[in-house]
Amino acid sequence: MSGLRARQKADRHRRIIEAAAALFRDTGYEAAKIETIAAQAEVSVGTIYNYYQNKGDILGAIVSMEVNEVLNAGRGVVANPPANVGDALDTLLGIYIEHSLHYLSKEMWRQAMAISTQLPDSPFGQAYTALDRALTEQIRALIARLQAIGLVRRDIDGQALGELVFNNMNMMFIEFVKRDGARIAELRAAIRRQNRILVAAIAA
Amino acid sequence: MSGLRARQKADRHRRIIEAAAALFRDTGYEAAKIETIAAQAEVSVGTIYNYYQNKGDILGAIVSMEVNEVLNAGRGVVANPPANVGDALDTLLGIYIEHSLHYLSKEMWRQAMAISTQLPDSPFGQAYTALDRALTEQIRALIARLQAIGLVRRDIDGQALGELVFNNMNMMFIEFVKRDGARIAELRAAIRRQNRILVAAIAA
DNA sequence: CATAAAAACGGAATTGACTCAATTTTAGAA
DNA sequence: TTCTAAAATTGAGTCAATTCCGTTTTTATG
Repeated sequence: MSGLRARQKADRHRRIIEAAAALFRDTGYEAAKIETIAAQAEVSVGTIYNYYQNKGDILGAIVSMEVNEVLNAGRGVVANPPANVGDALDTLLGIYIEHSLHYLSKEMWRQAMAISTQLPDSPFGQAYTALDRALTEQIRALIARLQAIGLVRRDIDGQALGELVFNNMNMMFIEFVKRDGARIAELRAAIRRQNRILVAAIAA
Repeated sequence: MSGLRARQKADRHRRIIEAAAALFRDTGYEAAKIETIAAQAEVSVGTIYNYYQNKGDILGAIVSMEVNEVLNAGRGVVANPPANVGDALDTLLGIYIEHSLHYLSKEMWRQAMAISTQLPDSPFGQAYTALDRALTEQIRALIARLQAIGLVRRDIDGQALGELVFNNMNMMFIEFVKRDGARIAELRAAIRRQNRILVAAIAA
């Protein structure tokens, strides 16, 4: 099948992503020209389009790595949640939010979110939707865990609750990245306040 | 001040919006070329950019009309809500959702949402955020009304609850417009299911 | 080792949103 | 009515993403 070709392919993928990530970070997504990414990655413009369908997909590859890290970090909380419903939710959502600006700027998030709704059927659009679902599922898993421990009432609809919590956080995060001045601490406080209503309703 | 000039201005605005709305509906937002809109509206490309900062703002003007209609329709429900918390929420959100595809296709919604996160400081970006806030406020007003009537506990944080309900609905709506196959009835059912948790928590 | 098919590359050409300097139109003062 | 400054229009030009297709590289085969 393939030795050299596969190796070159992987290498070019890596070079393109690295060049793009650096440029996006330094100059912003909009200002980063494909031509510049190509030059930096030492491939041609045409080759980039051989690897990614469009500029958004390049950003998508970077965002996906980020969100997968977040999902990974969340596993620890689900396995070992704080012994209090409010804190458990706050800790998990806190991990999502705090990690979120580690590698990606607000502008990159805005672009990524925009592309995922603009082109929901592009490779990145589908990947982004899958990531959202994975995050929802992780919140649902936390709730199930809390139900098992006996901190959350058993008769609560865990699926619906997970969706509610994720959707609210996600929408708040969207508004957060839209304002360059918005601070993480305020975002978390606002979400805690909203979740307080839920916590009161579901605590055993 | 101005008779002729103001009249011509208003007329051109109208012609541009009408031409754009027709084109967006027929060929989709992406496929609609500014050149074509200009030709149809009998103005030049430059003039369009005199009236709107960018292509997205043209769509924005159309979306704003739609959302304002929805807000208007919602007033009736707030003034005279069904005598049951779950039904009251379902009725108001139902109006939002059912109206939403009256003038705008799913593709137009996707584009509008994408632009509003991509360019949050453009005229449309700001207008869209304001519309979201107005919808949140209307939901909050409904909750306050239900509290006044005695259907919702007085000690509930109405502001936070309104945000929670709006954010969840909005996120569900975003996912809804991302799937061309998604049906309104299913969307409403899913939201009702999610709100059931809240309703149980807040009913007096 | 030669060779033909397949895969990937390169970069010039295309496309469409947006800009800008020149021109035309309008308001209203003389 | 005539004239002038301000306001608005125009469309050719710019810019960057994306496409297209001829050329080069890799693989598989005899």
